[in-house]
Amino acid sequence: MNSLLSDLSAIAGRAFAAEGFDPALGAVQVSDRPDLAQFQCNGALAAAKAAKSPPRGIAERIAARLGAESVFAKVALAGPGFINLDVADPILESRTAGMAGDDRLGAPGTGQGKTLVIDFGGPNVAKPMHVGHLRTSIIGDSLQRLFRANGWRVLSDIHLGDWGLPMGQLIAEIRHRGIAPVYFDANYSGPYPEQSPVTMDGLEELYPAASAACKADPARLEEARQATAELQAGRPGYRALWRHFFEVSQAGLKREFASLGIRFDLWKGEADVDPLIAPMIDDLKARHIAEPSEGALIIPVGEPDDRKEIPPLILLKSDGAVLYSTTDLATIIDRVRSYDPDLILYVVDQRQHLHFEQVFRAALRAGLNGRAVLEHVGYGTVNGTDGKPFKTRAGGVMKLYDLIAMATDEAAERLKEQGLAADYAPDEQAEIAKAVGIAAIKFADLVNFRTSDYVFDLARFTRFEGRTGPYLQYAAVRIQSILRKADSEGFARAEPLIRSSEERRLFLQLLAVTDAMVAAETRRAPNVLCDYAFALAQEFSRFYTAHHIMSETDTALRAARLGLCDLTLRVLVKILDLLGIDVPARM
RNA sequence: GCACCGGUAGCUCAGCUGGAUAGAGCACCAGACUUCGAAUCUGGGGGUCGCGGGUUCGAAUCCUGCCCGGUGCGCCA
Repeated sequence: MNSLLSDLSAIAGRAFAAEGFDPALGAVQVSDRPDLAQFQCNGALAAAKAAKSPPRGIAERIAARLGAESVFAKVALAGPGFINLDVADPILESRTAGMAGDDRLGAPGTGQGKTLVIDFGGPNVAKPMHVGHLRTSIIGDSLQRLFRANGWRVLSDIHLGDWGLPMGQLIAEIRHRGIAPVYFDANYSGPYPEQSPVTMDGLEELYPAASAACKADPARLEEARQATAELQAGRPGYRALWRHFFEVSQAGLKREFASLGIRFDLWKGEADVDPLIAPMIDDLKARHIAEPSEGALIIPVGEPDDRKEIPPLILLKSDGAVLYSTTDLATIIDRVRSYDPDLILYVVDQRQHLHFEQVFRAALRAGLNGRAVLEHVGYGTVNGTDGKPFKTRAGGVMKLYDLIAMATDEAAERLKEQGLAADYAPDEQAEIAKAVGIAAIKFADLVNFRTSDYVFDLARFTRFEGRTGPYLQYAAVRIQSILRKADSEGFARAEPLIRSSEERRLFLQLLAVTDAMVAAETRRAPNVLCDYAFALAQEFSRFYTAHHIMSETDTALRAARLGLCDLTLRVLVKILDLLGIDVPARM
């Protein structure tokens, strides 16, 4: 459905057009001065600049036209030419009723007929998920939920890192340890064992050792590079070993993501596009887009008006191995062929900005992207309370699994402090603690704008007061509790009505959900949804404090207020869902 | 060196397609529960929006110079 704001803007736009101005000047926004009005239009000021005539006069003419519109309860001029607007209650009521009767609950249709591929710049095979994967998972998941809600066809791809040097490092490490000699026997051509020679735990130990060995010893690094190139070239033993890495890792990752409530449509990886790489390279060479340079094959991506020199994208290293730039390019071809997307979003650390700049330029230059807009959705770093990148107490990498366990413990502690869930069964308590812990982490990650770094402070995130995930869960649980109580009393619900200023404010907030979803999509910014959810919960609290519902003797009014509780709950739960946050039935 | 991101209240952060008195949460102060879960609500104090120039009727927002912090810059991902 159209947002209230966009409909008001259209009305004001017609007024501007009728006075000979650009209808875009009719943009209506929520008032900066809620004490004066609900909405404002500043177009007269801009119009005055263009027309070189006093803004006040223009504003008067626009206001006269708007005054004739029945949607407005009030049209007033203020200051140099602001037009202040209040919407008539019956309009707010009918729009709210329309929203309540719609399954989409006010979601805009911005994505109708459009396809989005969202790339989570995947975790690497063989490496455990750590705190560095937190943001891509949480932000990416929120974005996929949002775009889907807004009507997009969405394909989310975890896009595992499974084809680069780490694979060669692992292979070299396994060879040195003599764990599975059959995979290295050049005279043996299979079949190879079904059973993986390594477990997930094994990989978690092997990879850091492999990485350290390569760092310490140039010969080992060379060996790993060689193994990477041979793997990519198709050496059967290495391919077989790689398949084991992949499957073992995937099982582990699926468990981890499931515990975070995150799902992907596609479990693809860099290796999936291997068959596309050779033809792509032939094509790029034939069209003189790729060229040899210093033994490697590159695509120059500099532009004359660059403010800095941008290095070329490397397609093939001098040893013939491909890089993730190469697979990223081939993946664009694959996605365009398979899904013909309108947009591909890469939710990846901001530090990889240059890499994506190179890939996008190369793709555009070669015309590989079909009609897709390519966009890097970058994000900042998670720091510890000391302001440095987040580590364990021992200084090591914090595993995601441990992080979630810490958050769950902290949440359990808070619940206990507050005397919540005290008399529930232990397994329900545990379930609530986990939901609260995850909500705390997710909300804290999403509440700041993506690109800024933030400080990971569990004690703060798990608080029940203030702008936190637990506060919002609690707000929703409380509304559920009221509705349950009303149901048990046999109280009916009806369409919400505006009978007080608190209700009017809550209605306005509910109707703003569409704009919040549009803004969050436009800016790829879940923090807009966080703000919205918090404002909604606050507005509800205000209403709830001012009006006692259960003791209301006017049954029609009581029913309308219960209807308002119900709608608020539905919207709040919906927005929390877009943030990936579950609301327990009770706490 | 060059580029990118950030610098807003004591703390953590929104706001940045220019608009009225710069907001929120936490912390602090003062109020509000014999009734729906006070984990709440109401009110208050607290800011040279890093610094200097510029554009504009109007700048936290746009341009420019500088300072501080983080990050990146050809064969890692």
